[in-house]
Amino acid sequence: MPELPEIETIRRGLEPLLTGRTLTGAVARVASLRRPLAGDLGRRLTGAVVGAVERRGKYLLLRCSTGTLILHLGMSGHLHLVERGTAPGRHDHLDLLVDADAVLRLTDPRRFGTVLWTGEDPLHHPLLAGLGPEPFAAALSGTYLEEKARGRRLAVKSFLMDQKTVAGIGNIYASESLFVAGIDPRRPVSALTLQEHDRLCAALRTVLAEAIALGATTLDDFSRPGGKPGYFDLRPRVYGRAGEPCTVCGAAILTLRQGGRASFFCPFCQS
DNA sequence: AGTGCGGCCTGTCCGC
DNA sequence: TGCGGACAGGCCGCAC
Repeated sequence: MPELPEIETIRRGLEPLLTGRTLTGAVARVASLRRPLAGDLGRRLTGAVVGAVERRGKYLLLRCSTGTLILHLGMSGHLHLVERGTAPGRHDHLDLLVDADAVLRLTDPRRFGTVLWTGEDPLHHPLLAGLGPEPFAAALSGTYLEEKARGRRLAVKSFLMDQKTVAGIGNIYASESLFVAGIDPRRPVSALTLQEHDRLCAALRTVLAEAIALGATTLDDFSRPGGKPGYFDLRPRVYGRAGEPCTVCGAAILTLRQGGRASFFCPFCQS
């Protein structure tokens, strides 16, 4: 569910709450989420002091003195820092104990999340090693996209959602970026010109930066029970707006399915 | 190798 | 009001 801007917002919210604190155990209420939870997770992370809260694509990384906790929130995951002793709800599957008084609680109704502990460099973990560049890194450019697209026939929308292309883009921001760039989501990606790849690169940064700025307004919700920090009230240009008027030309927004996912676009502003 | 699809889970919404 | 089915902002593993 959450894409890069939501994860970045969560990262910014957690950073001041967790940095310098010590993990003191874990309480798992299910055996697995998307993949099995390590049975000895609590033992392995006990005593780890949180040094930094980082993000790579849609993954959160709690860099600690003795290793790194890798978290992925899947489609429905939430994190809250609550007081020790707060009664868990139905979908509160994992508690990470923080010092003697707090709990970092993972709520995830669909259980598509992932939680791993590694003593190695997390960026070399198989799940993260193949990720494409961060959208705001200099490594991402129109030239990079053009090279990555060379010889490939898949639709540009699916190309954008592939985490090996760019890290962190999901279904919403793929549609939104293509609208801002004026590119039809059905185009075979190798057919885009360098100029179009440049526009796409700029559009990705525009929509992500907007969403991150919007997310900053939700940071106060972070430790409020029931609050949903990082899940903010987006005003999409096209996503979810099938049949509604295009904000630029007024034509009806169209929807179609690509790779099993809904795409939204304006048939006149995107070509 | 690149591509598309099914499956994982539960909640919600829509049409009948 | 109840029910079935489709769908949901993700990702992996598999078959072609």
